[in-house]
Amino acid sequence: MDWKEGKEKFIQAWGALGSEWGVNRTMAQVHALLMISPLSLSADQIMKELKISSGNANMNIRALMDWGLVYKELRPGDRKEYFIGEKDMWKVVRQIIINRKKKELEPMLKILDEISGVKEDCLEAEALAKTVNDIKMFSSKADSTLDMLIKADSNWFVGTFMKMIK
Amino acid sequence: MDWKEGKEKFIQAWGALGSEWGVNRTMAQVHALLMISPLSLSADQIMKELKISSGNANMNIRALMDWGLVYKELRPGDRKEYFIGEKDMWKVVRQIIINRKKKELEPMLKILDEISGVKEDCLEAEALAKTVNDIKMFSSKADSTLDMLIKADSNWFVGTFMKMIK
DNA sequence: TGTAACTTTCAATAAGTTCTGAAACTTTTA
DNA sequence: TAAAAGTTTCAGAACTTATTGAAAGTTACA
Repeated sequence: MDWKEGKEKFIQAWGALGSEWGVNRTMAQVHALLMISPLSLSADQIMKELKISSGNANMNIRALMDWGLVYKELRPGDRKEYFIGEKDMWKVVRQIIINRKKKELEPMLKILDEISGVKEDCLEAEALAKTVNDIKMFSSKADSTLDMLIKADSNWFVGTFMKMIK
Repeated sequence: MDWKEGKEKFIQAWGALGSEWGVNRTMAQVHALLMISPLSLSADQIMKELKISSGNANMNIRALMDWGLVYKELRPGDRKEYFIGEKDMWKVVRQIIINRKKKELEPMLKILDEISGVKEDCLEAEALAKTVNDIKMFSSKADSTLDMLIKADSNWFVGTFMKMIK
């Protein structure tokens, strides 16, 4: 397989994966492109490469910077802004966990807390309370596990899971 | 908070969570409803409760059965089919992991394997190969970790992570 | 300060997805 | 076996989300 074909397949696959996980397809493709670019790229180059409009490119680049997966790079003597993708896989995964956790797990726990104040005055209310409680237990466990993962470094992750598997 | 309000909030929240994770909102709501129902419900009851059409109800109930999160229950002397949701939180999470892993992680690994055969004949091809390799390493690690989680039981999960956190 | 290069915004539109409901199909019962 | 009860399918409608592109905004420099 030549480089061009591999690159296209990769961008395509990463985009598809993103859209199955609720991430905008284009955002994932821009991320894929920047991950495999040895040099930083301008918004213009990204637009052309992925055949998207300036508005779309701009919005998704900004979102990726918000997520901490892409950085701005300024080249002296050049007015254009260049963008460089985070290359360290462990950092990429960590940033994604941090962002999704904040956006989804934490609001979920908040709602569950509200619901757990329900009056248990019938069979159905009891079943609701039990389910809510089970989810709360599970997700606060998941929450603290993820916090730990976020703080840990890559070697720790690999090492610990290797031990667990043995 | 009374039972009715809690129930609605719960169904609503679970539906929103689902749609952020690429799961059809209605499917998540049907699942939520069945999780908190002490008794099994007929398709008809589900339709009325969630105010959805028979077609929609049917499609999503079937999808949930495919995922192993909902079972059919036949009541003697009744021609209707009743549906009961999996109540064990650990089993629910495990089924979700199994399904998503099969649908997404495994195809991803397959594509990455194809791409890793790329000729490394320039700087860009090398960067592509490196990224692909890093992702492969990370995801096969994740893959085996999830396999292990799937086989493990709930107590093992809680116990091991508690040890890790200490 | 004017102007050219570049970036950002946003309303309109396109694309993608989910839902409806009527018709077709299947199963049960008399 | 006919009819009643229940279930499934699917084409088009409704809804949701993403994208475009032109206009407005910003910045750097002469």
